Amino acid sequence: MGRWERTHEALAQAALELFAEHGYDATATAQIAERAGVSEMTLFRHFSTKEALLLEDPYNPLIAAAVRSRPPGEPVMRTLVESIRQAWSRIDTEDATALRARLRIVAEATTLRGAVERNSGATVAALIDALADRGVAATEARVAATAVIAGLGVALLEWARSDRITLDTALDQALMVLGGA
Amino acid sequence: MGRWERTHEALAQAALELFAEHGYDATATAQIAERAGVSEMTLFRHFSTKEALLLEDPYNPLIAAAVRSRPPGEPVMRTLVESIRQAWSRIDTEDATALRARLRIVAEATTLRGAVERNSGATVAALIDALADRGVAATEARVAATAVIAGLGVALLEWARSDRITLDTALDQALMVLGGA
DNA sequence: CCCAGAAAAGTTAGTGACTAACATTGTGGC
DNA sequence: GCCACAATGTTAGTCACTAACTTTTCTGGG
Repeated sequence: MGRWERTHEALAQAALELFAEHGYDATATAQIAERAGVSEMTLFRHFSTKEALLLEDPYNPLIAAAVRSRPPGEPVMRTLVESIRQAWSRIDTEDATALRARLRIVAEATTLRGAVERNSGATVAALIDALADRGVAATEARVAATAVIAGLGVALLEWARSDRITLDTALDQALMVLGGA
Repeated sequence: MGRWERTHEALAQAALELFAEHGYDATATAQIAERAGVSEMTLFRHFSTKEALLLEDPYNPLIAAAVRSRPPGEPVMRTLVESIRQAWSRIDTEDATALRARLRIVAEATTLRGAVERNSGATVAALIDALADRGVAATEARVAATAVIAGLGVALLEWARSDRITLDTALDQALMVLGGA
């Protein structure tokens, strides 16, 4: 692990801790840099925005693969819903708790409303690509992908907040609704 | 029209002009205040954020009314899609051009990705209320409403950018996709 | 007409995210 | 060890937005 990766990790770690302790808004980027033992400027060289410190997961390209395996001629929304169901079917408990910790922070920060959607642009783009291979027009693909990802984001946030539902059932319910049931 | 409304309007007007001239990001709030003949502080007393200068339309409560008129037991996504179709069926050309002008600015500003969604929270809330009257659970309602509004937003942006499609057809296509066709 | 009192706007000083330009220090390949 | 370059530091700034406080402008009752 080179120097770059080490400070990168240190920054992400420090950010998570501080956000959990004092909340997102109440944590200054200067603090994060300090705890990571680094200057503020360096922080912004590693993460282009404060948001990125929280939301820098590479989201599953698994979904895109699943899209390509769906039967042809299927309605777009259904394709997406089923693909997500497939891709997320096996998320270990470990990842789930980590995800929950992050989403809790998002759920509590007013400033971050919409940050998830903005950040999921990469996921949407991947989905559009996969749909294009199936002959779906770009605009329709973008509409459907954005809608599904937005809906999914809401479901995940509610799951993270509630503490009463498993990730699986939360996803199932959301995908059912999005699929038109 | 009292003093408050006059400066309010002057600010919104100045913002639109400057955004159209130089783009959203390249326009400082200080400039807007100056053109409106007012201090920067006053600007923020009228509009809580820079975004609000662009996105301060009261979105149709018509949609919520339409939701309540749909047949019971209908799938949620279908209810929403049909309600929107109903509510937006008669938008005059005048409103359409104004809308287009605003959306063009949004489409060109990277910073504003997600701003529309964040701002449409009120619309989503209204839809959730209307759906609650029909016995739809809160989480499901939120998932569906967020998804539909997000998808709709994408369609509107593409329409504003393209210049080749009418608002009606853009909406039709999007709603069809969202409805599961 | 005048003069409280409130509504609207101004002033000043600051915070916090982010950027630009340039100087400095570590690190890995030869 | 040396050298190129990657990684970090420093400084000084811009811009959105806030807080505390003062001043101007309107408005209605005597």
